[in-house]
Order: sequence, then C-alpha cells, then structure tokens
Amino acid sequence: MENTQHDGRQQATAVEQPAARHDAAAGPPHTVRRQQTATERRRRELLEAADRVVLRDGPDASMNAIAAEAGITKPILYRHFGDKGGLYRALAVRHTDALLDGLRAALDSPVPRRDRVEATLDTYLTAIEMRPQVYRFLMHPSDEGQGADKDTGFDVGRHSAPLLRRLGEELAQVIGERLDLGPGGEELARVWGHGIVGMMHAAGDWWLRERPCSRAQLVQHLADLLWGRLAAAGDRLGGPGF
Amino acid sequence: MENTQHDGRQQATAVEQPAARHDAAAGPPHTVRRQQTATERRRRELLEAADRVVLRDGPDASMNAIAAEAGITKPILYRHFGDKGGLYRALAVRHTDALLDGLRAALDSPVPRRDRVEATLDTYLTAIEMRPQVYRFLMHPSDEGQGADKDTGFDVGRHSAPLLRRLGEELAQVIGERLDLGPGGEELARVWGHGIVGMMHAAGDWWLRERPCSRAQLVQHLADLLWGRLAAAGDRLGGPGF
DNA sequence: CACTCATGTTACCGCAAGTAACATGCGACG
DNA sequence: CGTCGCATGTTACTTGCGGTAACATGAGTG
Repeated sequence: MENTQHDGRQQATAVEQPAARHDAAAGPPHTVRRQQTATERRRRELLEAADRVVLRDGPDASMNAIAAEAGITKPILYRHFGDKGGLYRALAVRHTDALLDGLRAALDSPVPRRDRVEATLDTYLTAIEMRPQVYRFLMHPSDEGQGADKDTGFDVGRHSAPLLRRLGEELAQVIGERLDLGPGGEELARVWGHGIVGMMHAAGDWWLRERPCSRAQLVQHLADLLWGRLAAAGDRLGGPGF
Repeated sequence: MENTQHDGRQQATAVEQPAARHDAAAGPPHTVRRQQTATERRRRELLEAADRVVLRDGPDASMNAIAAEAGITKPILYRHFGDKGGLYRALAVRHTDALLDGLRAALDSPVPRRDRVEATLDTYLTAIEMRPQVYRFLMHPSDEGQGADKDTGFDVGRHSAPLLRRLGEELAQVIGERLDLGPGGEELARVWGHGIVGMMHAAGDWWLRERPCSRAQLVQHLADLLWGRLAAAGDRLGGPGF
C-alpha cells in the first residue's frame, strides 16, 4: 500500500508504449521519429537480454542480473519498464503472442473437428515440451497486477493477463464462431474455452513432470475426455449404489 | 544455491513433524510427551495467526507481520517452520485438507454419476466463492519446492504439492476405482483426473473474477462439456471446410 | 543444584527492488 | 557557436524482507 505514486516524468516511455504511433501528425522534426524507433529497438534488445537471463536463471532472476546481461545497470531497466512487473509483463506478452500464433494455426486448420482439437492439444504440448523454461515462466508469474490500472484508462493490463485467460478467451471466440450452440451460446462458449484451456494446462503440467505416457497418447486421452467418454464409460463391478 | 545447510539442531521441530508419534515406547519421562503436545498446540496457534494475516494481507504477508500478529518475533516462526516456505506449506496443507474433505464427500455421494459430478463441481465453486482469499493463497503459491527432496526419501514434499496436483491425483483415484475403463485405464484415469481438475480450476478462476453467470449455470455448462456436448454440437452455417 | 528443553529477545547480515542525483553524447534551433 | 531537449548512462543510496547468531529466561527432572 501507500508509496505507489510515480511522478509521471519518465512514464512517457514506461507506459507500455501506446502502440498506435505509426505516422500521423506529419510536420514536426523527423528526428523525434528516428529517436523513437531507436528507443524501441533498444527496448527490444533489453527484452532479449532479459529473456536470456530468465530462461537461464529461472523466473527469480534479479534486475541486477538482467541489467548485467544487457551490459548496463538497473536504472535503465526501470526507465524502460517501470518496475519488475512491467518487464516481466513485456516478456510474457512476447512469448504468449508466439504461442498463440501457433495455436491459432492449429485451430484454423481445415480438418474435421476432432483432428483440429487434437492438433491444438498437440501444438500446445509440443510447445511446453520443447521449451519448459518459457512455460514455467509464463505459467507462474508470481501474481503481478490485480491492482489500480484505471488511470491509464483503456487496455493496459489486459495485455498482461496471465496467458491462461488470454488462451481461454481466444478459444472461446473460436468456439463461438464455429459452433452452433443455440441460445446462450456465447456464455457456453466462454465457459468451455476457459475450461478446455484449463484442462490442457493442468494435464500438460502434470504430464511434463511425470511423463507417464507419450504425447500422442495424452492427446488421445484428453480428446476422448472432451468427446464424452467419461459419461459413456461403464461402472465398475461391485461399486456402491451407482 | 550454496548456503542451504542447516545445522540440524532445531530441525527436530522444523522438519514438518513426523506425524507418526502417537504413543509408543512408553517408559521415558512423560514430561517430554506433555511438552510435545504443548509445542504442537503452540504450532497450531502460530498457524492460526499466520492464517489470519495471510487472509487479511494476501500471500505476500511478511514474516514480521505474521510474528506480530502472533504476538512474538520472527525467530520463533523460523524455529517452528524452518523457513517461509515451510510455514506456507503448512498453511496450504491445512486448507487443502479441508477442501479435499468437502470434495470427497461430494465425490462419494450415492447418486447418479452426472449428479455426483455436478455436486463436486458445485462444492469446489462454492468453496472458492465463499473464501476467495484462501483460494488465491492456495492457487498462487509463488513456486516453492521443485528441488532436491530425495534425501528424506519418502513423503516429505508430496504433502506440499500445490493443491492442483493433489486434487488431480485424488480425482484420478476415484475415477480409477469407480469406472471400468478397460486396458490402460489407470493411465486414462490419471489424465482425466488432472484434466478435469484443471478445467474446474481455470473455469472457476475466470468465473470468480468476471461473474458472467450463476454458479448453477456454470456447473451445468461444465458438466455438459464433460458429457461430450462439444463433440455433439452442430457446425455453424457458412463456416469453413468443416 | 545442574541439566534439558522450549520460549523468547535484540541485533545483525545479505540481498533485491526501487530511487535520487549527477554526467554524457547528439541532433535541433536561435 | 552556444544551449536546449532528450535519451542514455552512471554511482550511491534507501527501504524492506528473509534468515541467522547470540544471548536470556522459566519450568520440569535427575
């Protein structure tokens, strides 16, 4: 609590970039533009350095370590990203976007629904299998935000949603677009989107550390679950009332 | 790394209590017994104080704050719980056990399978709805363990599994016991256990902060998902290839 | 009484997040 | 040319937290 007031001076660069600054209001000295692109490039470089450190040292890497990797010192990081949460949020957005691109491709492949579901599951599992460090970083972002993001006013913070929510919304949208679910279908789609993503996540997390079966088998099992095999399975002999 | 060696002197009390120390080896002075029960009572008191603070200040409560709430100072906490992780693990075990009791009851109710599933979902959602603070604490335990627990040799650390895994295993066991899934059923049950728990968790998390519908509706939607309505739904008009 | 054992304290270390104040290189503009 | 704006960069500091060492006390036991 208290002491969370920034003085707003350097916020101009720390505010997660407005992202809508292509080429309007022509006229002013074009130096400012070049300077800005240079700043953005620097920001990317810093992000890549941070990425290296986080992937090497885990999510608890210190700001000092990241700054050292980038060949600079802490205050510069703070000027660019505001605080540690800002840096990590920026990192998470990069990786989340990358993962989402792959998933969208699988989600959009023109094959029967079951194959599409399997392809999506497999894409996700392959991703977390090949880069477990990235996965751990994305999935355990400590806690971050959840406080006072109203001042900037619009979409700041949404972008930083802990991946699972973004995935859930994305999937919900695809489901809502593709399936005819009757009245209340929007709501159903969203519930299912988040539910399926959670299923994928938890099962993947468990699978990743216990490796109880092949990826293909896991995909089949999960698809079977979504296809209602749980409801269809027979009771065991000698069970209780039902 | 390095410097993680304890000197083993106070470990006797910090080692997560052996928990198998009821009343064997009678004979030695019975004072030690009374002292031990007193110690355990103290430990419970400290846990309750910690609980109050964590529920009030969130999962980032400091050890100082917890000690103050208990009316003591830090070193005592460390004597009892070893480190902050130990304290939080003990807290998590308490709450997880409580939640699991409720879920087991729902899982064991002698009603048709669909009703049982719905009752379980509803129990979980009611729990996180009524005590969101507890829920947040349990679900976002930073990261904890994940390192070197082999020396003690048996179940230390298992008890501290981040709840989702415990729930998953629990559900897997119930599924494996109750359903006849043919060959490879064990594996299937575990996949499903973790998958379903993940579905419940992610959907619940999203529902808890967006409140897009009533709890009963959410339960229905999730049960529908598990009952294969996703596979059964019709395609939308004018969609792509499929 | 001496011993043990648990409780309790104060005072400290190390480290990480975050900040203040100062110094520098460069393009723009009079 | 000087100097202003602006971004980069630095050193040195504050604050707060996790964790520990060393010491003090009170109760029951031989």
